[in-house]
Formats: sequence, structure tokens, C-alpha cells
Amino acid sequence: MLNRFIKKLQDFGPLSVDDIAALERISAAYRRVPARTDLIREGDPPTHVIVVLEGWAQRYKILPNGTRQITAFLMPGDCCDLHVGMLAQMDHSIQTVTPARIATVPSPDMDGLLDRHRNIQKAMYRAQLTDEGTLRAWIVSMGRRTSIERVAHLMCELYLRASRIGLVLTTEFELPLSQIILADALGMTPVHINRVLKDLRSQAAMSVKRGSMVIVNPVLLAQIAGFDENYLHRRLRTPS
Amino acid sequence: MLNRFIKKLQDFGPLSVDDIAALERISAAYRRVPARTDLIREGDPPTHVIVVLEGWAQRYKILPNGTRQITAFLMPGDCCDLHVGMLAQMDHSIQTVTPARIATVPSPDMDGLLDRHRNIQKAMYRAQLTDEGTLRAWIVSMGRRTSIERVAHLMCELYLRASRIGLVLTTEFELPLSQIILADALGMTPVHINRVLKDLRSQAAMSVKRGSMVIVNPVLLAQIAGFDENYLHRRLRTPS
DNA sequence: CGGTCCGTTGAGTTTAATCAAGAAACGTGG
DNA sequence: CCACGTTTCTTGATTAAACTCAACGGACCG
Repeated sequence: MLNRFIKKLQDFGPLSVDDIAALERISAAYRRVPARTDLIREGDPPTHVIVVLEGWAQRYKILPNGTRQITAFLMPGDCCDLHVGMLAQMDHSIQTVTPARIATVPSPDMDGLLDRHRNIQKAMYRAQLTDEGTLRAWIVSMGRRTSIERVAHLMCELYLRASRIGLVLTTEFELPLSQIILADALGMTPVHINRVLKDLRSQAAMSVKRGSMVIVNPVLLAQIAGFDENYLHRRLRTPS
Repeated sequence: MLNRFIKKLQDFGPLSVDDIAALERISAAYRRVPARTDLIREGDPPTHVIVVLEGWAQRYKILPNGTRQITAFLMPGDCCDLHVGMLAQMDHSIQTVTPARIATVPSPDMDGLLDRHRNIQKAMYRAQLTDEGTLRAWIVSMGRRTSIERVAHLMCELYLRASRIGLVLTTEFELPLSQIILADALGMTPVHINRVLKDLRSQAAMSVKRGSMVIVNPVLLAQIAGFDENYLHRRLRTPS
């Protein structure tokens, strides 16, 4: 049974038995981490590549005025920048959202792996390009979408990403995100998020629990968001 | 006399004579492009890495409702994603802002260059990490900064980036950006940008010309923005 | 020299933030 | 297992920020 990291990379390109063995070696050592635990903090010198095997994490930054902006969610199989070891210090922090299983790969080991396994290298660069597209899509959302579109768009992104890694079992999908986290991800106040969610609930697009929410109708959300999934690079160039 | 691309890479790591010769070969063929010319459009299959040798360009995306969001500015020496050739199609467009000198490197050539020249590879990955930091900083700006802070923050970013590549000759710095471009970069309306600039002008932080603007007091802007330059990774790990 | 694009300003409207308060769920320790 | 404190969610009323609409002037271009 392959771990989420390996399974995700397989979606981005073919891997040989040897590639998979190398990935298994490198991600074999993992640790269990409680929710809301910083994996690395702004200012720390990064020495390891962080790989999320199970659970959710988030990249975030705290501003001088105390507010927080979340810049990305990491789902099972996702990892932080491959070449992060080149930096003198982190410019943001990464924290678990839920209890998680985390592998930390020493940067030199990751460099060696990329060098020796070209399939892995290609798959990882494809994954990274997708992440960058996501980053740009967030900018587009924050700049040019209304608050309800913005919420719906994030939901679509998360739903689609979750689908691809086999996390969506029915048409519905439960996210482990509180309204406070959503607010910090979308640049709004929790109060306003709450009102937007109320609206989406009344349209039967989603329902809300304490500390999490359920996407009931992703198609409707996509319509509200004006969602274009191209940015997630569903259609990568056929791997050669 | 080395071109801007090579000079920029030298800032990110030491290059040998051989490295430099290879970079010169690859960027020797360039073309002059007028302002407001699309270099590549959303939906196009990317086959070349775009390198800006002179002038400014921007990444942008047009939404279904016709609005535009700019997600990045490319300055002399900057290039688009190295591995862009892996994608089936672009999820955004890239356009010149000013008249520019552009080199387009076929993706396989770029791959070969990175393979054969590890110094170049390292320098480029460092540059790319910096770009990603910039992307995240934009998200933070859009989500959690007031409009005046947001404008001031972008000005600081651009001033600092321009300084590093030797584009700032006095303490002042002229940017070739219209208020419309600024508005589309910062997720505001041109009308509101105009009022914010008026405010910054009255504080003697900047002045404005038609189609461009001048940063008069970058220190004051940094103060207004709450600017933290760490995200631009001034202090990279000492190249080894 | 007429047209177009950009910048500027004012007035009115919309959107989202702020302030405030209470309810419901959760966690912990006795 | 219950009591208590804490966090999250919810709602209403008010304020602040930014957008929209509209109009006009100046600069640049052919």
C-alpha cells in the first residue's frame, strides 16, 4: 500500500519500481503531529522538506498588526518547496490544521533523490507548477472576485484537489476547516464568512458543522464561483 | 557586457566562465517587442521559456466578467517558469508593459542547460523561490493590508527589486506603470488607486506622471506598508 | 485637430468591517 | 459525570472602506 505522497506523484508521471522504492525509503520515517502544531516557523532556517502523508496543513504568515493570512492548504501527499533548503530562513510558517502524519526529508537527501530519479524529478516539478497555478488563482480570487464567489472558488479548488487524491468518497465532501481559518485564507472577517456561508447554505450548496463544513453541491459552487479548473492543470502534457 | 538575465543569476550564485558562455549562447537570439504585446496567452501550449532582457512585462488573467488581475511583474532579467514546457497549456497570459527585448528559449534547451550546468540550476532555483515568496506576499497584501498599505507595499517590492538589478540610479525611481495597471495588480478600481496615490503624494512619498510614477521616498513607503523585506530572500543561504 | 486614453474629482451606493452580545459545542479538571 | 472556562458560531446594529456612476480636462497619436 503506497503512501499518499507516492500516489500523488504517480498522478503527475509514471514511476518505476525503483523510483517507488526510493520514495518509500525517503518517506518511511514519519511522525504523528497533533492539530495546530507549527512544523516550521517564519525565520527558521529550513533544513528539511516537509511532506504531509495524512491530514491537512496550512502555510500562513502573521502580520505586525497581529492578523494572519493563510496562503495555501497542504493536503495528504503535498509537500513544501523542494529546494527550500537553499533559503537562509523561512518567510512564512507551516502548521498542521488537523492531526497529521508528517515525513521530514533532509534537503540533501531530496536533492540526491531528484538527481538520481528523473521520473520523480519530472513528477515533482509538475506538481510544483500546479501549486504555483493555485497560488496565482488565489491572487485572482482575492483581487477580482466577490466574497461569495471567493468562498465558492476555494471550495471548488479544495473539492477538486481532494477528489484527485481519492479523499472524496461520495458526492459530498467534509472539510476540516473552521470559519476562522476560512476567513484568514480568504482575507475576510469570520463574521462575514459566516454570513456568506449562511447564504450558500440557503442555496443548498454547502452545510456547516462546528470546526468543519460539508460541500453538498460542488457543481452549484462551481457555477457561483465561475470556476475554471484549467489552472489546476488537469491536462498536463502527456508524460514522455 | 553581460545581459540582465546573466547578471541577475550571478546575484543568486557563482557562475563559471563556462556557465556564462552557455547562458550567452542561449539568450543570444532575442527580439524587440512593442509595449502591450502578448508574449504568450492563456490556453497556448508553452514551448519556450520567456526571458525578459530589457523592459517590463506582466502576468495576468482575464476573468469571465471581463476584469483583469495581474499576478506578477517581470523586470529585466526575470523569466517565466523554467519547467513551463511540461504544461499542456498556460493558465494565464504574459504581456509586455513597455517596449522590451525578449529571448525565448526552447524548453528542451533550457532543460539541457539546467542538466549540464549545476551552478545555473542552483541560481535559477533560488530565483524561483524568491518569485514564489513574492507571490505569497501578494496574497498577504490583498488579504490583510489596507489599500494604502497595499499600494505602498507593492512600491517597496518594485523599488527593492529594481535596486538589486541596478535600475535605481538615484534615490528616486520611475516606474512605467499606469494607474490602471496598478489597479489591476492590486485588486482595486483605478478611481480608488487615484485617491490613494493622491494621499501618498500629499505625504511626499511618491509623485505621478501620465503613464508612470516616481517613488520619491522609499523609506517612508516602507514605513506606511509595514514592509518586511525578508520575503524577497535578501539573505539566501551562502552559496556553497 | 479630432479622437482616444488616462487621470482627476465629486456624489451616492454597496460591500464588508467593526462592535457587541448571546448561544452552542467542546475540553478539562475536579 | 458534571461544572466551568474557552472557543466557535451566529445575529443585529452601526461604521468605514471601496466601488459605481458621471463628468471633465489634459496628454498623446495619427
